[in-house]
Amino acid sequence: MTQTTAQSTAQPASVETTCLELGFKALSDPIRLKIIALLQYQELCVCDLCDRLELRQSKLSFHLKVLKDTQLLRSRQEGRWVYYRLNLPQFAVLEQYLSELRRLSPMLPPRLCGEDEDCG
Amino acid sequence: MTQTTAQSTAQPASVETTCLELGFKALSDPIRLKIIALLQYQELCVCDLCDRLELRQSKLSFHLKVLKDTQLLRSRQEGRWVYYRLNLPQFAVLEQYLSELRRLSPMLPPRLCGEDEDCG
DNA sequence: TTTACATATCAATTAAATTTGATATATTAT
DNA sequence: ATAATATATCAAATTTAATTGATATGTAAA
Repeated sequence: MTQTTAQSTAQPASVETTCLELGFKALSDPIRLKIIALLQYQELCVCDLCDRLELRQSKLSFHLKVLKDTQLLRSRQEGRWVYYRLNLPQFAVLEQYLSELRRLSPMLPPRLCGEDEDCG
Repeated sequence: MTQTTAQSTAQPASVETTCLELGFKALSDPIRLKIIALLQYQELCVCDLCDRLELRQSKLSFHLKVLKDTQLLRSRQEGRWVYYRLNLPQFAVLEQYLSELRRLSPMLPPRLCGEDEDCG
C-alpha cells in the first residue's frame, strides 16, 4: 500500500495481451475505422478505397498494412489489383475479450446521484 | 478508379467514430489492459493499483485518466483514497460495434489453400 | 496546526505513430 | 520491349502519446 514501489524492469507482455493491444490499436484511428466501414459489405481494391476515402495511395497503404498486420484484414491479388476484405474471426477475438470482461465482472450497484463527486 | 485523387481537407469525424476511436485507443496499451484486468472483479484504489502494477504514481495516474476520459472507468473518492472501477456500459458500446460489424458482414467463403498469395 | 499520505497535474523529455514525397516492384496493355 | 497502372516501401518530417521528476491539492492523523 505504500507509494514507494519502484518501476519494475519491463516484463514481456503476455501473448494474449499483446494481441489485444495491437488489435485495439489498429482500431484506434478514424481512417482505419472508415476503411473497415467500407469493407463491411464487400471487398474492395486499393484504388477503390483510395477514391472513396480521398486518401493518397501511400497513406492508405500504410493503414491497410496496420490492419493486415493485426489480421483484421486479408487481401488477395487479382491481376494488378489487390482486394482487401475483413477477416471476421479476428474481430471476434476482440469482441470476445470485451464480452468475457463484462460476463465476469460483478454487477455493480446503480450509481446513486450524489454518491460520487467524480460523476459526469 | 484513378489514382490522382487529392487529399481532401480534414473532415470532422462523425461522433460515433470518434467515440469508438478513442475507446479503442484507450484499450491499445498494455498497462491499461492490466489495469482493466485488475479491476475486473473489484474496484481498487490508486495505491493498490500502484503496488500491484509496480508503476510510479504519476504514470499510473496518466493511464487512469486516459481510461476515465473515455468512460471505460469511473472513480469514487472515499476519504483520501480514490477507487476506480470498470464502467461496463462503455465496454458494451465497443463490443456492440464489433458484433454489429460481424452481424452485418456477409459470410465469406472459406479460403481455399493456394487461392491467395497473401496468405498467412 | 503541523505532518504524512494519496492523488492529480504540469513542464520537459523521450518514444512512437503518422504523413509526405519519392522511388521501387509487379502486372498488363500497346 | 516500352509505357501505363496498381500497389508497396522507404527515409525524412511532422504529429501525437508516454514517461519522468517535480510540485500542487486535498484529506486525515498526530
